[in-house]
Amino acid sequence: MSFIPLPPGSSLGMATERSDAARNRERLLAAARELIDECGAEGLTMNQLAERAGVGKGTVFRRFGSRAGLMLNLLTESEADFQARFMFGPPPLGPGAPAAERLTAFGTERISYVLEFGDLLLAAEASPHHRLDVPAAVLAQRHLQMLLEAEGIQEETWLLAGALAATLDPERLLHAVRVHKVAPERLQGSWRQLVARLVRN
Amino acid sequence: MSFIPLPPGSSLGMATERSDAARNRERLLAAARELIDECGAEGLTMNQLAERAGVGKGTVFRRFGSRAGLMLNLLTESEADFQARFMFGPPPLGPGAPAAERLTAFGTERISYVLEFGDLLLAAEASPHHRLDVPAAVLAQRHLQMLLEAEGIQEETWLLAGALAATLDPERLLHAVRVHKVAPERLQGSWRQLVARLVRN
DNA sequence: ATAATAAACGGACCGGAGTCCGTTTACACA
DNA sequence: TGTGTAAACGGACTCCGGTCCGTTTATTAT
Repeated sequence: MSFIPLPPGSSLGMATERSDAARNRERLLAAARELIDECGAEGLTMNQLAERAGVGKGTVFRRFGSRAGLMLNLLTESEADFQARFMFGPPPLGPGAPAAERLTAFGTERISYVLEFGDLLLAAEASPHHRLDVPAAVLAQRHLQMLLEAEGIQEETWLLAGALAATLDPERLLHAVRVHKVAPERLQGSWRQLVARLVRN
Repeated sequence: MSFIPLPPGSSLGMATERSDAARNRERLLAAARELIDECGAEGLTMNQLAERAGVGKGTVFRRFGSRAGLMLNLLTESEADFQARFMFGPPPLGPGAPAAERLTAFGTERISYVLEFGDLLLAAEASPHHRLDVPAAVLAQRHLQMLLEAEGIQEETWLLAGALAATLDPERLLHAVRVHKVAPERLQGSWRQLVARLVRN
């Protein structure tokens, strides 16, 4: 008799998932991409998705928690990519350039990223318990904070970084581009200006 | 026979509303305030509201268009108040003070306002076709733009004003205060710093 | 092979926002 | 006071995200 009933997966704590679960996740992700191709991200419904993937609705929600969770999942790859670029990639976005230039690069690159994945990002933001606590957002804000500190700013760098992050909010950027027909280059220009004015000594 | 069937209200184009409609609007607004007292703004449902006001659900939606529209309506008074203060009120928020000081004052006052009406503002933001085009938001952004220009900034003042407005976004401010326990005074301090760094010559 | 079990499954169900359309009513005019 | 009409009304209905819980199944131990 084992007092601690060992988890059934690997011998150390079940990091694996059951094979049917894995299969269903693949199906769901594939179906989701199909549907988004066909109807756009905002047109995807969870019922549709379940049906298309040939699974029950409960399965969809167990896997992803919510609609926003699904969208987040679809974004993980590109988000990880972006993170890797600003943390380990070549300058001026990655380490090696002066902090001010990295700040500028961060914004312009982020703007491009947001415009590329717009609908998905929008759909992912409808998170029930807070889009601002999503790991990628926290990481980005800490990165901004670090760059501000590297530029010699000392007070309230966390909040200042939050202010900068707010400027890059997908909803706002997409609103400017789609409703007000602002060219992406102008957004990037105004970011450059904002950063330049903030960090000049 | 009149070729142009005159609208039934006043002789010039019916700006008035039918008496039953007016009565129902009052009932609805009163009922909404009651329910918000009892359950909070996020706890109010449109069914509840209709029932409490003794009207049909269709009436609620004809009157306010959506849940967000209702919340916006409940905010009109305080929003108008705030607008009046920054447009016509005493300095430093109103005209008479240097633009830089008015900018600072705008932010600190807005932060207080947002923290006071937090839940209502949050509920009003779930607008279907864009929280950023609500008249009050447009006006505020134009005000910020004007102040930036008065400080000698010339390029992309509209976008820069948008960036500043983003900083004052209710969701972000309330998240900082409620989740991260940031004191309102710190938020105001970081706004002051942001403005000071932006407009120093 | 068999049994035990925890996890995964599926789909009926729920609550809430927003729509639709047949009915009622306030108002203007006669 | 009566009548025509546009507006207002109400509530059943649709659609959707999310939950619940009884059933099935992969896995592991014997």
